[in-house]
Amino acid sequence: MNPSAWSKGMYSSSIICFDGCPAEHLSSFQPDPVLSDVSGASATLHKDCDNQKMLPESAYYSGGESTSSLIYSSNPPRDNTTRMHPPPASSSSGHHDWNLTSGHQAKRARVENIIKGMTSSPGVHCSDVMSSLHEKTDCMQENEKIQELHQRHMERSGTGSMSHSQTRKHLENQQHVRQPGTRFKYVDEVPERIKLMADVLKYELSRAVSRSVDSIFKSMPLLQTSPNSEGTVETDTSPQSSVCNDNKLRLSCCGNKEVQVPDVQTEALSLVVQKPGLERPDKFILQSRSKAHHDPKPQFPFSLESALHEDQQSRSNNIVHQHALRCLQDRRSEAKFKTFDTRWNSVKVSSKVNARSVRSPLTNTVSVDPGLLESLHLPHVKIESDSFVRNKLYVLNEGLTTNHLKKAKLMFFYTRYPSSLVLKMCFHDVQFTRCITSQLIKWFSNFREFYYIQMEKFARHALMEGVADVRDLTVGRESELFRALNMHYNKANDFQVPNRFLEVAEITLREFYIAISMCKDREPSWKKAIYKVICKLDSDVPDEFKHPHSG
DNA sequence: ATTACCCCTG
DNA sequence: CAGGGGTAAT
Repeated sequence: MNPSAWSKGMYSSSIICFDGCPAEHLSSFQPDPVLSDVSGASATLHKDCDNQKMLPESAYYSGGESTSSLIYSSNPPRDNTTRMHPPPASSSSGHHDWNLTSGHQAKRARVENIIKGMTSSPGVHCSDVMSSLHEKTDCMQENEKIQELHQRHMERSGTGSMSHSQTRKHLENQQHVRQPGTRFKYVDEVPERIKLMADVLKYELSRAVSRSVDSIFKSMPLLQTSPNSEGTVETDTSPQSSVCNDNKLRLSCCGNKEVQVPDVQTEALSLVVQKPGLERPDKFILQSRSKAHHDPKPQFPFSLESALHEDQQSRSNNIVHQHALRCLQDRRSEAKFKTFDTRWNSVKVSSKVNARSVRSPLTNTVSVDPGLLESLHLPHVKIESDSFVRNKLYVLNEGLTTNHLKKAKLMFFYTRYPSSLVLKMCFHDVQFTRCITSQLIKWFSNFREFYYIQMEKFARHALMEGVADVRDLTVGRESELFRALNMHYNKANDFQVPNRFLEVAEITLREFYIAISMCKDREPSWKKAIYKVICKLDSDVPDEFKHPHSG
């Protein structure tokens, strides 16, 4: 194989290493500012969720196996609202006062429900709202009892020391005290039914959407996250559905597709020109969201729909919608970190691939096996193999392949101390970074090392064999020294070693012979003098090494 | 301080 | 062949 033929072989690899649209693919490593913002928003929303009074809406729809304390704490109100009667003794102990009359319970439940619907003070946890609610109603009952006792006492004592007017005023005050409670009761009687219906509707809608989300999650088993990773799990299996909410959910997903897609992919895909995986981001993201799903309410309107509708139902829809969006966003932020990780991993993996190929001198093909590399990326994405290899090599800054190593070794027959200019000319198909340059320099350093070791070894061997005259030392193509060198730099023996190299080798051997015979080897860095001589014997590298096309 | 090289080790 | 420490030149 002459240099020309070999150069043609290199040309193919040069295409692979150089043609890879660097900036474009490097840009894929940049964190997406949009995603960053969204994830940040999702974090905010997430936090806000816990503070939303509507939180129980989603919590209620959780499966019975849910172990969230939050769900349990908020269950009684929902039970009262929907059933309007005490639960079976088996399902509810006497924690709440079920011994009260059912009418009282119903009123209380209504009050709770209304307050739950009205209260929107952020920062108040759901359980806090409920507990305060209980306190409130209990307090009202207590006031009534106190008033009764007080009245009885007054009757028994004959109004005591109070004057008649005082007594009347006192009774009026008592009436004022009692009024809030009575007004409270009566106010919720008339609009109560509407609100109740709204609640029921809200319940049904939310449950339907919740179920839709669950079904999507279940349809993507491979993407399921650890079920134990979240405290609150949405596992409602009710058969109801809502087209309206479903549509909104779908719209939300689609609206986020373009942004989310690249981040849910693994490392290999992140290096590809095309942004892959368009067909599955929504599922993926939604599924993962079951994890962060504790709450449904956002700080700001997400969609046009939510901004336009102010009624309870639309608010409820909006909650679900936003919940879904938050699912998407949280997942997106998760995926971003994951991709960041996998991208890093991809570099390491590919580095190994490349390193291995570089270390196998017997390999005559392109060092980075496209098949091997392709096996690293997801099967769903169809990409062009060559471009993938190109991009991979470029992005990794590891453009030096086995062929480059082979070429460098052949170059050693001409130059033992190549300048950086020569290296750049001969490896013009490589993106010259500091790392690449260092690697090439190191290669030639290693070549020289082996070269000088062989020279020293054969020089000493000649001395031991009693070679008296340095002129008797020759390096021919049949010599042991040449065979050793040729085996190292031209193992395939498909390259015609120039005669000049034989001459330089002979000179080097003699230099070592002389130095050793003069016991120079006892001095420190005695080889440097030899290096100084040999470095001047470099020849020009043939054009075939510099311009593969012309060959 | 940086760079390049040598030398040794794995 | 790569990595790391040491050294000398710039």
